[in-house]
Amino acid sequence: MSTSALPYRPHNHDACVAQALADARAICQQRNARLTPTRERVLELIWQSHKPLGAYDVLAVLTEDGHNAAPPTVYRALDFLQQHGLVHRIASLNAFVGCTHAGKHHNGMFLICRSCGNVLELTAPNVAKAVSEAASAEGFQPEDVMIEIAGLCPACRAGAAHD
Amino acid sequence: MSTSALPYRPHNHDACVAQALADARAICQQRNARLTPTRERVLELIWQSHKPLGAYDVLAVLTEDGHNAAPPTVYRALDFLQQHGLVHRIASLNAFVGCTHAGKHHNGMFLICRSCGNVLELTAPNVAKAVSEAASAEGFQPEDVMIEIAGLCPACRAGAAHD
DNA sequence: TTGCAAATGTTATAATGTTGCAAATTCTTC
DNA sequence: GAAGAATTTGCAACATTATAACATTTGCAA
Ligand SMILES: [Zn+2]
Ligand SMILES: [Zn+2]
Ligand SMILES: [Zn+2]
Ligand SMILES: [Zn+2]
Repeated sequence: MSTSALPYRPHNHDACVAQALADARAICQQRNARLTPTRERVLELIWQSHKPLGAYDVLAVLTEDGHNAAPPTVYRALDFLQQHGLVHRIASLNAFVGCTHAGKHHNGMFLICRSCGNVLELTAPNVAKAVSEAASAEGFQPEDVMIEIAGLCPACRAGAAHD
Repeated sequence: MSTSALPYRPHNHDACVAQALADARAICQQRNARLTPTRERVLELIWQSHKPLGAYDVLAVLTEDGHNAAPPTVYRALDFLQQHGLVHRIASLNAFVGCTHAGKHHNGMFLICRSCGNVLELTAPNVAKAVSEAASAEGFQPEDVMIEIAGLCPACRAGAAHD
């Protein structure tokens, strides 16, 4: 049994953000992709917590920043970040979350707490294997696997028990 | 190796629809839920093919029908159908598809062909088990599992090979 | 038949996401 | 360094998806 994973345990979140930004810079440099100020700022905002953030929430902060931003500004930045595997879109929430496996090619599996909103990204080889086998059995060739699981995180389960 | 599953093989689709409607009637009767004409018509439209249908597509047909319908008409019918497990919402497409396991309590796993648009709903026990184990390992209590896999169905793989 | 709950009609509005084009910036090549 | 190409951004309008709020009707039961 493992110690609980990042979003679920108290941690220095500023370090999360710093690490994510540093990784992003390294990845973009390596790929000759341009992590422009707007893109970097959007990534920073997405990482402000482990809760997914909506595009229009990002837009609101950019506007507060004094940035003259419109929806395309945000969606373009998010597209860029997604393409480079720096953020993921959570389809069931229409929102975006920082990728905790940036750089590696992967399809995440997301545990979404319906109580606190935190999202944990996992890569579960057994799940990937089972999915791949199930698809193959039907002759289906998977390209993009999206797994989003809503439920209760450990902290919120504990909290709920105290009610 | 199995014979290919329903949406992938030529079949009498009218029979699909008829069966789905018959099942729906039975399920609703058994639960004292009212499958009103609007709800039944929406279900029938959703079942018009194995491709997911958007809410506003449904709305357009209802309007053609002469039904004085507005968005809430459709969304309410879809909510009802979802609650009774008669349709599923495909989050990655903002669209709805008929459930092929109606009545049974389940979370489907969807194989979505990016070429033809057909969707196959599976229940893969191995996947469910792996997901459940991966979540448990993090102390997470899953409630709603959403698995949507985009790729190529057997027919479209074959077609693509001929290009 | 009267009263209640469920379902529907109706209008407006919120939330999310896209298109198209022009201006500015950055990169490349000479 | 300057010209030209490609990428990025600004900006306005628009498209799509979904919900809120409240009045009205319908089905059912006491
Ligand atoms: Zn990731
Ligand atoms: Zn939680
Ligand atoms: Zn069919
Ligand atoms: Zn189903």
